[in-house]
Amino acid sequence: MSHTPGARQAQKQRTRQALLDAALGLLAEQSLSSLGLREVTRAAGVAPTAFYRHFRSTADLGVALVGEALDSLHAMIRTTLSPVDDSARRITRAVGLVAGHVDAHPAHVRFVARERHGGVQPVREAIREQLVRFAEEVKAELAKDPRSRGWSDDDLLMLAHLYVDQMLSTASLFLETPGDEPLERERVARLAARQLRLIGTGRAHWLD
Amino acid sequence: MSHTPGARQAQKQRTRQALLDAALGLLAEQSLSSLGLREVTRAAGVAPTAFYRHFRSTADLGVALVGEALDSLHAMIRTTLSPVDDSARRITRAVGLVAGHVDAHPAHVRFVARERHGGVQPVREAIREQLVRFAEEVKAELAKDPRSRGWSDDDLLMLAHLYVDQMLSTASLFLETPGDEPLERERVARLAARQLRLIGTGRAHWLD
DNA sequence: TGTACATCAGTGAACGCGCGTTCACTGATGTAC
DNA sequence: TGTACATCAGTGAACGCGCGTTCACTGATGTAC
Repeated sequence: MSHTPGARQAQKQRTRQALLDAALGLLAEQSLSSLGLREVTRAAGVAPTAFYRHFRSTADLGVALVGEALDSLHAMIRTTLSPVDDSARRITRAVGLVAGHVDAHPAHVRFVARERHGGVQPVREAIREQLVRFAEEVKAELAKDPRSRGWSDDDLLMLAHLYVDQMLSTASLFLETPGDEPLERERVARLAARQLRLIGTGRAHWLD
Repeated sequence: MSHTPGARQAQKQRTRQALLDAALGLLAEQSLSSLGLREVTRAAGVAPTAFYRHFRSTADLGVALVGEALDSLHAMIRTTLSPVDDSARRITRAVGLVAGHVDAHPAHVRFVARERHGGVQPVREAIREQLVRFAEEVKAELAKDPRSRGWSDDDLLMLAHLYVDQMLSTASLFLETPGDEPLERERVARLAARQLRLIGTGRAHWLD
């Protein structure tokens, strides 16, 4: 092992990832604004000074985490809302996909929910930008639907934001519900489904 | 000044309030989980050790802040949603009241938005409990409305949660919009009004 | 009303500790010839 | 392919600093008689 060109860069990448993973783990029980550099390096198994080879500060690391976390949310939102549909079966499926995503990437969901309004400005900004991008994407998807005929651009974007916020809020609700409480989970799922149905109903009669 | 019975208790109360106010101010730029005890006492103008006469820890102080902040939110939600109505004029008025509340108590709104998903468990729990209480109150208000005939209790509670979340989300959006940007403010207000209108439309056709 | 004692909110010194950051370094990886 | 030199990710010691918490204290407020 070694002398393969790129070995150095690959190792650097692995350390960087170890720092990101360690930080994400620690953020399960605190906010980014209280996350310590030494805490992160300790959990990642490197010297404190190694941190500076990858990030300027923990806030900088936080911005990098936004990229990771929202990539995974992006995938979720795309699969649940494409095509955006309000039939009971589609809604149930979408809520199930959100629940599955929360089980697969709980730390990402928690990070976004927590830092979206958290104490670190550049991270808040980065999350906001990404969520705006998601909403624009959802809007484009909505625009393809024949039921959107007659809708203004502004109204479509408004609806898209509503869907994105709703997905995030549902994900965060699943997060608070322990996986070993299937009855509670089911209650959350039914609540989320009804909220989507109400939004869908409003959508169907928007131009009345 | 003094020897009035209760003077000691009144002074203690004043110091306690100074600690709460100092903390709330400091939380404009960080999360509760990184708030330091010495930082708070310094800002309040008392010795670090005085802190312990009032709170066990900053988390404990945070729980006390939840009480303050949600009292003020409570007032806002009550005035905007009573009676819950979806007419264009009512909606405009409700959104205006939210904007006014954000201007009057920005720190409270920020605290709730930030710590609702923040890193301090007892504070999250306290906020959740209060928001559930609000939703129940809104539900009771909705139940009085003739348009709610035929609605199940679960559906009314679902709608109440949707309204509460929507108010909070609107308040937090106003918070991010500087007061010296009236055009941006107006944009946010119109977005919020349309979201309320969409929910109201869904409500009107829920039983179709 | 006056006196003697109790209470207790706020103080200030002291502590051990972990923090973020600097610096010169090491040794494996990469490059030029 | 082999050699000599450059790069640079990660190290380990050292620093000054602010942290949370303890403790015995002070002096104004409160209470009993």
